Amino acid sequence: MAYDKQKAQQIWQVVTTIPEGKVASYGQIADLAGLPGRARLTGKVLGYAPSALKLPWYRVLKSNGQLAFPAGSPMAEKQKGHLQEEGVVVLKNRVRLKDFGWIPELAELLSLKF
DNA sequence: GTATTGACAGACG
DNA sequence: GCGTCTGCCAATA
Repeated sequence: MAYDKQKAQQIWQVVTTIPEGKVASYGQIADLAGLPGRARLTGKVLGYAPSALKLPWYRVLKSNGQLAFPAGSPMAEKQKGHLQEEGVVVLKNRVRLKDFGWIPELAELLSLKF
């Protein structure tokens, strides 16, 4: 394909690293995946991600903590459901990053083999 | 090879 | 907190 499959898998790896009850932004994922400034690529790659990977894409939000999908959309509702199921409070298609924002720890970074 | 689009981010008001 | 504009970069047409 036209995109680097290695990077894509790296992104998926990072997303998988997000702990339960926490959320991360696309930019954050892209940065940890070694793709600084390529937040949009993260979104595309997540779109390619097969459901077989059990990828917690619903833990990935915009930089301001808002869901990437419009409120009322099937995907948004599903995402909201999953988050609430894990203890993350979602109001008005938005999450309190102050409380649920994921702060990458050293252990997390090490698991990415940097 | 050029133009348009996008599961975004940051700055402004 | 919210809408708008600009910047970035890759995928698609």
